[in-house]
Amino acid sequence: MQNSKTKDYFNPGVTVDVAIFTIEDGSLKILLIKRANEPFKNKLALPGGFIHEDETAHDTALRVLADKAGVAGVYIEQLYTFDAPNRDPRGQIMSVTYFALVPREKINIEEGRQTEQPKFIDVEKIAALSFDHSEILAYARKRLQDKIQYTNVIYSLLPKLFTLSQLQSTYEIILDKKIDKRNFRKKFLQLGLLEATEKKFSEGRQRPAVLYRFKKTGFAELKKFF
Amino acid sequence: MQNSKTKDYFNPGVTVDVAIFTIEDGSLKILLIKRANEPFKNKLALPGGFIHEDETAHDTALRVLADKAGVAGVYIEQLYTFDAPNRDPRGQIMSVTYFALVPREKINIEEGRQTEQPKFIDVEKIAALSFDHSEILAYARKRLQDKIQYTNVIYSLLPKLFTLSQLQSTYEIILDKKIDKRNFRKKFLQLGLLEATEKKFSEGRQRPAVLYRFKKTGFAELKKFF
DNA sequence: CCAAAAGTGTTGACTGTACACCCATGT
DNA sequence: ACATGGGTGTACAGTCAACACTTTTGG
Repeated sequence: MQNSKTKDYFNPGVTVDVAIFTIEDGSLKILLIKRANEPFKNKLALPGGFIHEDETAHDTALRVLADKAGVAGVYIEQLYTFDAPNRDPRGQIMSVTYFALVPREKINIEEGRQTEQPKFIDVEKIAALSFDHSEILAYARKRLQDKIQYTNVIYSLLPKLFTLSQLQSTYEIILDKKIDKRNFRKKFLQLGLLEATEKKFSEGRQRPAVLYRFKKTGFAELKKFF
Repeated sequence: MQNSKTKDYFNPGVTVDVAIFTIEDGSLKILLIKRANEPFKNKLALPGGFIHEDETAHDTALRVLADKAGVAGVYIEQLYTFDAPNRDPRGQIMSVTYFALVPREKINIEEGRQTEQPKFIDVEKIAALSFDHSEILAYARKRLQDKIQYTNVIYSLLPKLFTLSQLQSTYEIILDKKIDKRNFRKKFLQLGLLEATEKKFSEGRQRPAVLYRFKKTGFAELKKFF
């Protein structure tokens, strides 16, 4: 590209880091890698990478999603750009961060293959991360909590068909609080986003649950939720 | 700085652009400059500049605020990072954007002095801007509308003392809708953010209005507003 | 005394919240 | 038959929205 004119200026390094969330085993988990190189060698970090030439930050985030989680076509959103002075010991490197929501069964991690083997870790059990990634994670969790309360993004964490209990549980896990079952169902069904299917789901010796699906996929902003 | 390791990578240019809002003459206005150089010479644009070495984007935004609007210590917040492929004809240059809220009387623009003389323009009367700045402006307005509804940032657009009518008018201008006077006063006073002063404000032949002030300055997140 | 903005309450609709029992199934 | 999660309704409290007149001042 013809950025001869920009050579007069100082260009910081620019990376993209992605907070990839999923729900698994009743917990909110995030994809982390163990760094293969310095700095922070062998420490946990968010997956990410430098922006390439002729690539947008969004493209970079999609590349990270494909490389580290083996998924495409999931919900993704830019979070914030972090550039605290000493966030990276290599120098002045800013990070444009994204967060992505993925239903667990879409993830395709090839076990043990990669050098920086990605793993889903329960967000409640994460001690310290490399760089300022703990701060990024905290920011991402807050955004996730806010966003499920005034949009329909929750759909991007669920399989195509799901029970109302699964849906409620997903909210409870993310918001980290109990929700009343009757009120939840009333409210959510009133939003008109869901349609019941003929199918039922049963597991163990309980009454089978009706499976629902979202009428429309795709993002929508709503009045309010909880 | 020792960013020898990052030399292996492509570093895009990084600018900071700032949407500086104020209320003047019953309108929401934004500070714009007329560009002195190509690209977009003589076109209107948001004030901004390249990030300097050892400077954070936030620092850059403060520098822009000081240089173009002559203010410091005002409300400022990072908005979003824009990096669409052809947003800048000079090449791959991303913009980390900020928005700032300033009471009109704090602004110190020295008329006619600067090469790119900044002016406040009514946001409703802006046709086209340079680069993708129209998109940035739209994004900033949306953020402003949202933010005054669940935080107390409105304080940063008002003088220290103000009447409830001024406060209400500020909301009406930004949200672009009429609000019922009685409901507004009831609700806002109930929030407990304001205290009445002994002073009154009168202008013309009306009943003088009580002047209020915010009990605490500084940002606060609230339950809800409107 | 007139014009203009300041200031003030009530009602009905709606929304949120608390709360407990029966249902359908698998074992 | 029983254990397990699925599924349902009502009542009270709080919040929101609509609405009109009196007050205080300057001219």
